[in-house]
Amino acid sequence: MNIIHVDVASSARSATHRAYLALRKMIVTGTLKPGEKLKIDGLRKRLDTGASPIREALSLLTSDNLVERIDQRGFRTAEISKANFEEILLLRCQLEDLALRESIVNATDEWEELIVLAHHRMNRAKGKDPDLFEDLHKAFHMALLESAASPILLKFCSQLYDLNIRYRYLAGSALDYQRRDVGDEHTGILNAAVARDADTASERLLNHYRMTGAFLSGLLGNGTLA
Amino acid sequence: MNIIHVDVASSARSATHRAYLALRKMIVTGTLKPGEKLKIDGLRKRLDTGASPIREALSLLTSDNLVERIDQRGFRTAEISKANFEEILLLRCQLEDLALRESIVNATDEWEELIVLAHHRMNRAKGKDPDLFEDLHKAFHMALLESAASPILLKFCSQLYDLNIRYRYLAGSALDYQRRDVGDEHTGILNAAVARDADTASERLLNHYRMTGAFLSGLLGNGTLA
DNA sequence: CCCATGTGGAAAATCGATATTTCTTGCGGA
DNA sequence: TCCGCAAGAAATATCGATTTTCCACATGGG
Repeated sequence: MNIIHVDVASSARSATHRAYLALRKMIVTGTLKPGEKLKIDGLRKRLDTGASPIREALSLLTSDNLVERIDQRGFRTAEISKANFEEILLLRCQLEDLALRESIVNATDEWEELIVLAHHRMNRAKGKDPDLFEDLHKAFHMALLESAASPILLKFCSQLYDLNIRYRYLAGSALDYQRRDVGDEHTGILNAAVARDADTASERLLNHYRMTGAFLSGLLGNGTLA
Repeated sequence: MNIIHVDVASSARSATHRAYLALRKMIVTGTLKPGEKLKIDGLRKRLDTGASPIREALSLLTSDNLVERIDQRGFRTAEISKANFEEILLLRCQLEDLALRESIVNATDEWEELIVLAHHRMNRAKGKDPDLFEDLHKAFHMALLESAASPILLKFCSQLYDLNIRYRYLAGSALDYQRRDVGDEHTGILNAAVARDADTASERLLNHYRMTGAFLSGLLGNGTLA
């Protein structure tokens, strides 16, 4: 193949990895709708790659609970439901509580600087580049848990984060007009974490989650979504 | 999600699924050693199938933390370490505690019958068919958590179970001579669960894990393993 | 009229081959 | 002797094509 690919540093790697990132974003942001059939050939053309990378990427997404595999009948995006959302919310609260407390136990100055930086970068992108903001928002939340030094737990939290944010995207504009000042909440969490106050930090973090959680759960209940 | 469950009966389905089960068993039981390079071609011949099913199975195992993927350099089985083992043990205790308590909250007569049955089947296989016993042992532990009605949490627990049992296999005969009466422990957990006594059940379950855990951790520390 | 059975078409799963990348080894120069 | 480079060998990642499986619909029997 003589075609010169424009390999942007971050999106390079292998075709499988690119497909994985692209598909995950499409599912999380709702470009691919819940329960939608994922035809290999269609995606192949859409992402301009072969069938093998697509299949492998879908396999990986299956383990992230974003895609369901039906034996001999291909793949489809995960369904959504109120029960599923509430499970995710509850698990997130429980696991992030564990992780955050452990993280604060192991806190170091380096970690402190890490979360301050992550927080600043997130705020800088606020209102400018929504796409970038979302990435940095996740980065901030993960950074809070970083020094828990538990790769598996962090992976679980990362997965749950993606599952949760998918619902937020699905709610879309419905969520906008209830935008309380999320910025304040973030700052509050950050300050408590920097102060090594695990109880306060955890309480604020969980409130932060439950706030939007309750609202979304309401939408799912009254049939606005799904 | 089909793949995760312990399907004692069905060995067929797709080539990918067969490869997944076979490879997982090989890694968990130590046939494939920690850190070992997993050459596609070698496995292809060994399992008598094509390269695509192998690759897909390895992708799935990557998400189970049993296989590591190195970009453009193939796959290898996950490394082992004392830190990794202790992380698994701790997470297991935390997550299964959550799941078991929730399971007991939701307890029904059907669930009660389910765990009694799982316990009986496990004991029946004891000392006869070690391979079958292991499957039923996992089935028993998962059945305890079953009525938590939290598929994601159960999946996490299932993964952690496999990661943990891998260390047990690696310890192998070294573990045999410290065999306290595990049967009694199982019965104790079962009874507390049937009695809907969450505190006792959880305490016994966690002790059950920590018992072998401490021993294994010792082995990893003094260099007998790895 | 309803259910069972057969048939055509579409999609998935898998295979075989190619292209790309990485690893190894041996040679030459310092 | 040691380091670096380069060519060959090996393994991976990917593609295109084949085989297998499933689904929808029609057709005929009950």
